Amino acid sequence: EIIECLEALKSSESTSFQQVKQVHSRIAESHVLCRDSRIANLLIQIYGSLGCLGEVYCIFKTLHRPSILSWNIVLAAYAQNGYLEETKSVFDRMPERNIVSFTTVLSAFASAGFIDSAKEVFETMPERNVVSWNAMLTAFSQQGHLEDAQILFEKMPEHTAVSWNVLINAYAERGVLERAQLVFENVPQKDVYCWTIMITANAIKGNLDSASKLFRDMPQHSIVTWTAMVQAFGENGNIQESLNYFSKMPERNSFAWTALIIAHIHGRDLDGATRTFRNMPDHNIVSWTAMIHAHAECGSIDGAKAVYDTMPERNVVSCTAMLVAYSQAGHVDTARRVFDSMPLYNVVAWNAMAAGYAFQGDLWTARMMMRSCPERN
RNA sequence: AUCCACUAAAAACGAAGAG
Repeated sequence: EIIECLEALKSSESTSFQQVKQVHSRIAESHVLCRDSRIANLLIQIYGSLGCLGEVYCIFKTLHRPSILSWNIVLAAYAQNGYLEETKSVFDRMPERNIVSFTTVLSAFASAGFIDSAKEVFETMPERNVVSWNAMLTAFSQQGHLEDAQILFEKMPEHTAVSWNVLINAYAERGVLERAQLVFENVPQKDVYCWTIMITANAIKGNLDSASKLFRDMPQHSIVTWTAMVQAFGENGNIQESLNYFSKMPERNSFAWTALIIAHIHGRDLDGATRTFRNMPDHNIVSWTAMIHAHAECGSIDGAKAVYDTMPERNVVSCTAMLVAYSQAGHVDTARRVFDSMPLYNVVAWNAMAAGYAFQGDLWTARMMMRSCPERN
């Protein structure tokens, strides 16, 4: 019963920390945790996917002689949350490693942008399977190394649906639609991912007719496919069609609702965006931030501020949205106050603040901001 | 060998389009 409950939490994408914590404490009371490694593994994995690495560590350290499976789950928890140093140190401390451990580290290097290290792991790992090849393929594709990706793809001993999808997506993301299309036509067994990638590829280029045709031709739709259509028409300002797809969705999640909010923003429909926001069953930080943007885009700086003050939590993105709202309304000093109050910075935040000064003609301060930014892209 | 690793959808800056 406990395992079923945990499996459900794991597969749901709207699992909250509170829910997990609740189940966790129930389990802790019954003392099964230290005896059943499957339960511990599941808990670690769920906490990992929520980014709660403190809990991950706490549970892991209670295990006596953790299996390689448990080690791998912890490794993935750090890797998938972007903690490269911790990933490396867990990897070094592992009593034994298998192909999954190596592939996890490979992906960690790749997402941190260290393509050479990723390549080194790939070349030196004791054995490789199709997942490791796919991970390496993804690494090249994320860095935009399309030639390397293509060569690797041709060298692979076998292809899975993922291999084809990664390659298509690599071309699609770089705007090489013709190549993407060409590869797409050669895919032996197209899965939902594959079709959805092509829909998005066409939508980016504004080929909404092709996107619609793909949608009609594909055998199955997932919630992601539907959301891609909502987004495709929304991005191009067609609220009607966007709404049309949204209304026909068999189920909706926060991604779909937020995509619809954004559609209204592109159509300059603040009331529509607000209505959509009110109708959604739950709000998260992304939908709240979208509403800051909605008010800002429609010229309602007070509305943006009201949203900003009301939202239950904020992050770099939402603070930056508020900052930009002020700076576009001509209130650079207020924007600066938001900037100074931010708990965390990234390149976008620095860039946005610099741009705010630049647009006002204050190039001196803009340059100062750029110089102070610890990171460039 | 179905508890671990690889692929698709939503928020902020920039990338010609804050005249």
